[in-house]
Amino acid sequence: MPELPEVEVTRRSFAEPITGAVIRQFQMGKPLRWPLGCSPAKLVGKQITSVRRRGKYLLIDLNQGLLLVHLGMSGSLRFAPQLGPLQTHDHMDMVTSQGTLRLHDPRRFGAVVYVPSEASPTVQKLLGHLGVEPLDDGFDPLDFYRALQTKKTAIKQVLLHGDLVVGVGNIYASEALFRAGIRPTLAAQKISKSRAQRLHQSIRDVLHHAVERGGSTLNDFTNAHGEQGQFQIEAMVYDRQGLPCRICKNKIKKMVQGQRATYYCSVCQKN
DNA sequence: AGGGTGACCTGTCGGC
DNA sequence: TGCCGACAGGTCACCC
Repeated sequence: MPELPEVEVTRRSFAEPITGAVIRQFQMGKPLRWPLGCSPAKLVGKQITSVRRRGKYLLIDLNQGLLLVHLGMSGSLRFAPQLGPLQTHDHMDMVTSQGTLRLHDPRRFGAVVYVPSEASPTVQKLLGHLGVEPLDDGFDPLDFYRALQTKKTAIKQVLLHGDLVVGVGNIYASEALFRAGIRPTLAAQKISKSRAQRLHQSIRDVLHHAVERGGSTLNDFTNAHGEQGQFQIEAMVYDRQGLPCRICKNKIKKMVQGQRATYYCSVCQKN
């Protein structure tokens, strides 16, 4: 469910209303990817000072320490003044003075981790290797080209890997490569400077556009108010195998790279 | 060191 | 209808 746009849409939907709130109760359900890292009781009384994002992680800053939240493959957050009884797959419930934040995550690939400070080794382990933020000014086309020159791997895999640029998941990797006219299997180091610059722009465009449209609803994405996004309506290639390309009418193809599905148009996307 | 694979967990869908 | 395998938006640990 969540790539960068979905995580950012989620962040925007609850960052303001939760800022300044004091945690009144905190409880975890079944184990997630990693343990919380402290007793839930320790979080009671702490105040939320801001909500940031790094890649696909949400960083909930507290007056002491911070919570790292990852939505994994199937996670979603809700924030509301009042939420009903816990449902199956609700695995974090944080009652605050300004509303309740709840994580719903059927597959439990997500995580909620408390760290005492951003200098903690856990932060280094989880965030230390992450590449540049694609929507920030620090994402520079020439730097991007130079970095691609060092990678022999297929460009699709490089985008997914996250050490070069963060936040591009399986949907938006296919979409960005379609927009750039680049075949997903092409070795990253074979991409020319001008094509790398076009890909750089495509990544920014596709992610920016998806954030503006409220994220993908491929299955069931909702923001923290339970509202759906509408990106999937406009997907050019993702999950469209056998359907006509929206540009050239050739059939969209599907293949597998690194055990993940890749979609592309063999006419519009070239090696 | 970089690159490839398996593992984590649950739900859904298509085929027989 | 029921069972079984394949697959789903992520990413870390481990192998070579």
